[in-house]
Amino acid sequence: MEFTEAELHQLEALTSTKRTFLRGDYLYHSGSKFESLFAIRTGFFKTQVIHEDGREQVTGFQMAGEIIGLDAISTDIHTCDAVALEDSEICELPFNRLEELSRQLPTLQRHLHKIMSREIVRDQGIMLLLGSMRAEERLAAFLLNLSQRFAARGYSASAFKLRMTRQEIGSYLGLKLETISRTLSNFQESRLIDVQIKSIELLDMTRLLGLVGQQRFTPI
Amino acid sequence: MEFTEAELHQLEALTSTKRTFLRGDYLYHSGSKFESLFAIRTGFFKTQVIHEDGREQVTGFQMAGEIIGLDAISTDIHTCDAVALEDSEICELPFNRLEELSRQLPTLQRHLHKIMSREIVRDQGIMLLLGSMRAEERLAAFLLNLSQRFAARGYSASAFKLRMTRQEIGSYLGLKLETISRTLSNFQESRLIDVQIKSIELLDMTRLLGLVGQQRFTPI
DNA sequence: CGGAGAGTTGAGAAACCTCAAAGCAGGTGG
DNA sequence: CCACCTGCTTTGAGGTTTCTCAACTCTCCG
Repeated sequence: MEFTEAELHQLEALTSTKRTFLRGDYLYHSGSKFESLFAIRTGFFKTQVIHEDGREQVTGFQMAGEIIGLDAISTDIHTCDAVALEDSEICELPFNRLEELSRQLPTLQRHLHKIMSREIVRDQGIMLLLGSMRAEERLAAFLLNLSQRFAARGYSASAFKLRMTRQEIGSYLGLKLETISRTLSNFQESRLIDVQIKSIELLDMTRLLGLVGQQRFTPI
Repeated sequence: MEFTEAELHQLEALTSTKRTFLRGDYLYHSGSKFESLFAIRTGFFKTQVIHEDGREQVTGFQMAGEIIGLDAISTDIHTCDAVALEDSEICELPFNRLEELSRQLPTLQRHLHKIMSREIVRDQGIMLLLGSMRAEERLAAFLLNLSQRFAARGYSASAFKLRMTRQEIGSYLGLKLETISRTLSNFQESRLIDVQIKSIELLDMTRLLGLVGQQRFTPI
């Protein structure tokens, strides 16, 4: 992606508003008015939908470099909560100015479209997972996806800390927290992983991939 | 949405390419190069992903007025098949020209963004369904969703023809075709619906709505 | 040091799947 | 135009996976 100096200046102006969030803080609430997208600079978030009856569903875990808030464009109202799972720094992108700038910069426009499309593909990957995988396959896919994303950010692909609880993993994967706990224990028993509460080490990635293997492995 | 006459002319030029598809025809195949979005003028489509082992996963059903192909923007390669479930007429929207035009017409740009965002919201709704609902709730939600969409197009909200098989419904809802069949029979037994193979009549929409959501949390 | 939240584990129940067989509908060719 | 075929649908019985409920332990903070 190539920009002129003047364009870079505009982009910089767009991304100048930065804010920090502590663990547990809400980036936005479901129902609140949509003004901006948010780029995560550092940290870790979850997005969740709360059903009227109290059921909650985690719809995603987002880490540094990812864009959050795309769902709100459709109605100008946020359709989910975004909650920091660790202390985080975000960069606010006022959407009106983003649209304006992307009319001037075709490269930025194309980039924005690809980001939105990637979110659609990601969601369809999770639909696949929820619709056709069993507990072991879902959890293996989840761990491998986290591994990939940590590796892409320069962290270890085989050892990392979970930022979320068993309950949140379960909600995301359409399983109960007890099932997550049991399946992790089984993986440990089978020497696939080593797990100490929040610390995960992937011991045999080949066999983990094999668990997901018969299914199509789409990055989450 | 307001456009000048010149703008309307441009839009018309964009949407001038129309094609018809017969039942079973593919609009595009997974893996093929992405050139255009498609607006459905009349008819009914499904999108699906085929696993290596031959199993199919339906990712959506699309009807008149809806846009198909958004997932392909991210990689310029279609990530799913789109198949006509009845004879259909579509309108091809070359994406390059769409982007170009949307740089000139902020209203069109905003419209495109909203369409993409709506697809994200839709997918997250299905994630919620797949992740936290039981078979009866999923099927009730599915029938009510179809009902809404038919009603929005001027057709009856309470009586319509299913364009897809039990297998395709099951694939979409993360259930086996036998479970779909049994659950439909249960609904009929309970006088919630009347079903004759592909013909559905919703007899008690209030109770169907009640099924979606409260079931699991009602005291025994 | 104590409490609250988080995690583990077990046993029994519920939901859904698999396998199997039989019934139906709709299109095609004789 | 009808009979047949093929694919779709229904229904049953038994098996598997996951959930629910419960008890207990662990960890992290204040």
